[in-house]
Amino acid sequence: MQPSRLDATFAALADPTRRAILARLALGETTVMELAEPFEMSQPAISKHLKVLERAGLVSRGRDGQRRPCRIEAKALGEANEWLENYRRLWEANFARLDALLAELQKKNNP
Amino acid sequence: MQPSRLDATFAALADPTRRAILARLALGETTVMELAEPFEMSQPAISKHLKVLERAGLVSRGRDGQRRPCRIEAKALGEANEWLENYRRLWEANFARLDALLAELQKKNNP
DNA sequence: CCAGTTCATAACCAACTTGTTATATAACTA
DNA sequence: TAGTTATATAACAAGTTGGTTATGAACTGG
Repeated sequence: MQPSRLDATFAALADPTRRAILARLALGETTVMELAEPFEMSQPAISKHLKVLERAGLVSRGRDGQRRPCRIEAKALGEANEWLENYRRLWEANFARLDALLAELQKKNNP
Repeated sequence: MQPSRLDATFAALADPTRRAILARLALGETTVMELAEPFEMSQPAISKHLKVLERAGLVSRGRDGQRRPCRIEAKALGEANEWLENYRRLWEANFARLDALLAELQKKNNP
């Protein structure tokens, strides 16, 4: 994954409206109007958020007559998730090493 | 986790310099100067990035004389990770349902 | 005490974000 | 064909971001 794609993905996830949109889309494909309904926000604002999500690869859109149905694209999310997972593992390894070090010190000080 | 905290965490992760800082910190605690060294960027710029990471709860800082050593704070990362994991699970469930639906349709069409 | 080191802060700037309203485009409906 | 619905685009304002340079504050070592 290019750094720029991770940039876009995390930036897209940083907005609560966009996370709410993803939450709605997790329940299934839907239209822009239906997505916009629960938000106290104009339709163009939602269209913009969708564009951000699309550029980040988090959603894709089809064509159904005059509708542009949106659906979640799992791949980008998976990649962000992977990045976080890697670091979580690294830190856990660090903590494990720290634990080992502390145990070692304790043994030396209280033989 | 309050939404604002997730906002700050994902926003902090959206910058490649900050992700690189986290990568360095994953190897162990270090000072601001040492962190700034590999970047073609002024020291104040790094201090600003650190402030963003700190506000997001991703790093914390100690005091060692005139140094302000930085270390990773695993909790916020874990929370972001959890958020992503939840959605991954939701989507996988969706895909499973979709798979079941497709199998069902296939059975009907080719009895 | 002085000089150097580490780090933070302030003031500034250009670029980007997030919302708005108004308008355009495209497809359906009668 | 005319009107309505779904969505996109443009132009704009206000706020935020990410960098800069200059400076200040806190500590250290001779």
